[in-house]
Amino acid sequence: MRQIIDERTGGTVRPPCGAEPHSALHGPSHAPTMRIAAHVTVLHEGDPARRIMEVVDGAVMLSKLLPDGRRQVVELLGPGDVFGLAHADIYACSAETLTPATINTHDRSALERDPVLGARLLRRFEAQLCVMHSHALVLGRMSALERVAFFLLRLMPETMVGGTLHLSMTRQEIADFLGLTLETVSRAFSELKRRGLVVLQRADEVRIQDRGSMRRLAGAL
Amino acid sequence: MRQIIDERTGGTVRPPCGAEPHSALHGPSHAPTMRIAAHVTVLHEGDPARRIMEVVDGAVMLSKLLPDGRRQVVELLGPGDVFGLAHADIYACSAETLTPATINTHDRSALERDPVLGARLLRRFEAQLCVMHSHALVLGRMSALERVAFFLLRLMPETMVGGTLHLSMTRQEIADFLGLTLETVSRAFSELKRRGLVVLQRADEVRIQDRGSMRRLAGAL
DNA sequence: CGACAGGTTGATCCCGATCAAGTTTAGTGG
DNA sequence: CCACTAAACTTGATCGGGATCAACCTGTCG
Repeated sequence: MRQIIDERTGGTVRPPCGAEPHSALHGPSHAPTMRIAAHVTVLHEGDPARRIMEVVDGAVMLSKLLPDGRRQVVELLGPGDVFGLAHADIYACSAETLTPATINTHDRSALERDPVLGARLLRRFEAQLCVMHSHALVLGRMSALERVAFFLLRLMPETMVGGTLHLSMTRQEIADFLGLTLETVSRAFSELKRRGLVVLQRADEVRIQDRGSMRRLAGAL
Repeated sequence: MRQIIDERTGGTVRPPCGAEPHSALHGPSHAPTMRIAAHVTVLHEGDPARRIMEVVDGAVMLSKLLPDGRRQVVELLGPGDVFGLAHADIYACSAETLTPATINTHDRSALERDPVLGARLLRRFEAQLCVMHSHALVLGRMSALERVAFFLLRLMPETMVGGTLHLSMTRQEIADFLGLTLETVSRAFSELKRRGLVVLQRADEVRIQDRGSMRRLAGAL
């Protein structure tokens, strides 16, 4: 756990990096694609920002810490999403894989040189900024039950209607994403179950039963 | 009030637009710069997204509404910041001037054509995304007093140390930005005053007295 | 089996929302 | 200039949703 298991460039296996804040991903600037295990911290908030990254496959969680240890998960990323953003050449967030993931990395200097990359990132940044705006509404104005309903709808695309959603996050991670405590998240799940809006096959497997009621709760996502 | 007072291209005065949701800014695609009065709604959440805008001068507030009327101010913009972002060709937020403002507009199609504009927007989007990440931490994990301290530090650049900050927002607008109620914001201001961290010359004129304590409260901005 | 990480549920507490007066400020017209 | 008004702000009293504290449960893996 907490270990980079493979790197495509040359196929070499890099040493564990989860526990060493400054050792992550200082590879050569032409190592674009990496395969990373679940629950690996890829970037650390505060480290010098050398690279910008794209999720090719899998899920990544960005989080920020307060000095006293309070944590906020600020963004959940899937394929296509970009991370490794910086203020003053310092990473603004930590990034941790939620599932095994494939990640594409670019040297920050490539941004100026490669207009195709720039155009792709521009579109993606716009989308992610819109998602952050929605998330501000969730964090600032929604009740606990509404937040959890919103969270589940967001993870469950329109397409997969009858399917079962596998949550690859613990209650604590969901709580840190939604600005709640793990107990409140657990109670919200139980309440949604009690009302018949969702079915919990297991703690981490959810099926949305009544999408209409969920949408109404989430304020029409 | 709530009226566009000037448009540089040709110097024509456009009709009031504040109250008509669909009448704003459908000018020719080569009308780049506009002068706008304070408290004018420039964009409406949900309108078709034709243009992308840059703040040249002044302050703009982006907000989102829930169906039941709860509001979240999702971003505060100053010179250089960009707005008019869209999901599915629909504006994701309403935009309202807080002060008289100068705004530069571009046709969305110009994004693909103009690489210089694209590069500028890319840099700006990255900065705004980082700010949104911080704001998620504020909304998700900070107490009322911490939020208000953070807000004041954010508005008061390092440079202006002894100066007086003019808030161009009401308590309600600040509350909607910080995910609080106007009463709680008012109490937080009073508490900061009581503790000697700020001086309130008037309700909308603040001087930060003890920046160190403010930083500690805000979790080291 | 035992250990432990993650999850659920209950009891209580507290911060911020809500409800309710008052107070200040800015604007308007006589 | 002052009286009147309305909007914004402050402050107090009370309430409630979610945090906190505390057991207990469940599943997984050695």
